[in-house]
Amino acid sequence: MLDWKWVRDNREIIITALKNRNTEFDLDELFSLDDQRRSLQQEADLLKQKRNEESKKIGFLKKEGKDTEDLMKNVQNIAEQIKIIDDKLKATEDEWKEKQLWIPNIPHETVPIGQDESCNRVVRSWGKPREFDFEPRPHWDIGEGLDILDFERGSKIAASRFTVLKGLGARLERAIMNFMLDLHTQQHGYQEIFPPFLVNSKAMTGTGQLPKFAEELYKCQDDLYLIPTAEVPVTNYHADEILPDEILPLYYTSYTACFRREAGSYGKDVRGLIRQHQFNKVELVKFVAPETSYDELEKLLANAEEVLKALQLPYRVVALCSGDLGFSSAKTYDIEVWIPSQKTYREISSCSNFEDFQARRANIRYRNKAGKIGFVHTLNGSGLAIGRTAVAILENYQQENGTVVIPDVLRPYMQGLELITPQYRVI
RNA sequence: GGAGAGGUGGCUGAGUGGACGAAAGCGCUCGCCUGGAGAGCGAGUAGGCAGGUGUAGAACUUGUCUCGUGGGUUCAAAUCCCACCCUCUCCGCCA
Repeated sequence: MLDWKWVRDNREIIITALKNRNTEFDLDELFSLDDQRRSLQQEADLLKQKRNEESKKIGFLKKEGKDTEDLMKNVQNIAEQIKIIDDKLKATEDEWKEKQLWIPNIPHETVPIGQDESCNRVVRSWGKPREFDFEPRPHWDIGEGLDILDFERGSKIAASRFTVLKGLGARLERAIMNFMLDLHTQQHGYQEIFPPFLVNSKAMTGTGQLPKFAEELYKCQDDLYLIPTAEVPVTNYHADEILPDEILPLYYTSYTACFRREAGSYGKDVRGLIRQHQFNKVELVKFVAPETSYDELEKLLANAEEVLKALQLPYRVVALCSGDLGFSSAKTYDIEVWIPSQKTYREISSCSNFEDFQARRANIRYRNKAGKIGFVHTLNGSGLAIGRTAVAILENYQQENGTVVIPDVLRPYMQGLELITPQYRVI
């Protein structure tokens, strides 16, 4: 959500921003709702003032034992008028607020302008893709060969885009998770959070998944939704709070499973682990003072990159252009890891500064040293997507005979094991 | 799921229809005192929305709303009624 008073004074900036984002939006309707709302409130406030004054008079007169019949009738009259205006005001206000939830964030001035991902800008690359002296196989072949990934049974017990990890596959997933959490908590100063995997609609609205992206979410009963990312519970952790200045910046890291319907991506990445309805992710979330948020974004990005460096996986960092930017984000860097079988870089992390967009929706504020209250800036980024990290490891560390070398930093998490080989086969 | 108790400001906690955005204490801020950010003394200390003044988004000011949330009763609701949410205790169920 944007600062409405600012929106009122900066129409042109919003219109340009919406265009750069390829978003259609009827702002005029919002402005007229706002006008209505303000004049109704003024009307209502005036009547309420009158009612309150007269009502007090009745109190005094009654104590003196005087007749208040006429006055009471009069106030009753005013109260009826108030009710009518208040109802109108509430309806107008509700509509005005609801409509605002559909306006995306304004891209930061450093975001490249462009229609789609072709305009994204490569910021830097790290590591050299390995030269294979054989044709690198896709991870699903490797995984099935080692009997550590079972796609067929995943579909059988759930649906397509669900996978069973087995034996060393499950162990690898757990190793990656623990390695990442240890790195972020012990080296990068993040506090670990293990949140609920179901959240209510208020939380989903707070971070911007609702109302616009309802069809992307799995909805359960009782107003609960499966989280698509830890960003939702962890950012909303401080919803409706005023944080004291001295505890900022707050750094949280959180492992969660993530659940996404992936509606509208029917043809994409149908094979393998790249696009699943359920996947694991270690997330980084920050709450910071506004003036520091772009520095904090760079640091957060560096923290995520550190994981890939430690794993010795080649990657590049891409600054998303305005047309490719997520709804709530003011600026996003994607980290893309090299996938040998596809001979391309694929997204493995997305690091964003939301500025005060989410903070406004979720009402997350802070009090500075002078005692003044303002909205914090929120940031988050994957640190990293675990499934996709496993994909990158399987493919980049594969050997011609189908085994996979375990990256050095993961070996302590796999009881010293150096190589993934077929262990045993039940069937 | 059943029974009971409860939800008040940064915190503790008083308040059962009218002068209550709300006692008292703690905490915090400022001032006095002091060698001293210790003790003592004094003052201040919620947020949202709308309007006005303006060194125009600093400050000041007026009104209004907010005592878990939403309705209702009443001239008037923290206070009475209804529904829901949450917390605690006991029972049931479960891991």
